[in-house]
Amino acid sequence: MRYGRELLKGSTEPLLLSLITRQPMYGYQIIKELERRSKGYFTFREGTLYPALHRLEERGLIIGRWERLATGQERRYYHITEQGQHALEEKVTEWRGFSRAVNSIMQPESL
Amino acid sequence: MRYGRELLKGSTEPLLLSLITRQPMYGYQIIKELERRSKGYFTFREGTLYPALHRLEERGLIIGRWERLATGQERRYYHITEQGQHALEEKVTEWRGFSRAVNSIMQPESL
DNA sequence: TATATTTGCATAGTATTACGAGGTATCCTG
DNA sequence: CAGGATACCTCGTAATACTATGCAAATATA
Repeated sequence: MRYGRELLKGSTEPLLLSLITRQPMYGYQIIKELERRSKGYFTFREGTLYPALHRLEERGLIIGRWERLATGQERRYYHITEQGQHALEEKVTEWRGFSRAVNSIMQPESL
Repeated sequence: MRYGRELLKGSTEPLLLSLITRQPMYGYQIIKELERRSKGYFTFREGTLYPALHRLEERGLIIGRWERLATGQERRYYHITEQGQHALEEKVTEWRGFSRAVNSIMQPESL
């Protein structure tokens, strides 16, 4: 089942930081990685990804560096910053708390 | 830790339907119930709740009925519709899938 | 070789929605 | 009587996912 677009809001950034913290990645690669790791669930659009990356960079959580391949092609690799590390930890904690709270409403063990 | 406002987007409706499906409820009661069941995590604002209820009603997922108390005061009790039942099931399934997908990225057992 | 697909980045415009702020009114308690 | 809780509503703002569109190069396919 496809998910509603609103559901992703607020989760995009922790997702991106989660990937970039493991290794520097470029935009297109991130889209593919999200798809692969979620077993096809996430199929990020460019219009979602690139503005999100720009926001993260603007806030100093990641840094993008153009790198030229042997073929001459250029890619913009994003690296996580120390600030980004902290933000990631916060956001993951935040997501866990939120997720737990939603579940407490949606599948209450005890009313 | 407080959660970002964007995180709630897309989750509001399944939350509301989850409550209303158990018993008809009115707005103020819903706010209190969300707070109680989530152990203080959710503190919905009126500006979030009432428009959301109106949207759900407009889409035929719930029906609001004014009921007058013995004191003369009026409350608008929302009842779930059959359509709302189906929507709830879909949205809960959707949330589970989404939640699983997010976790698959945020805490990957295997890369 | 010509065409299509994939790779790779970017932005402008639109729709959705949570929230702050403000308004109205009643009830209960000290 | 004053203040808080109860109970509903709406307007404006901000945030952001997505569609559409554009550009360009590389690769695969017919």
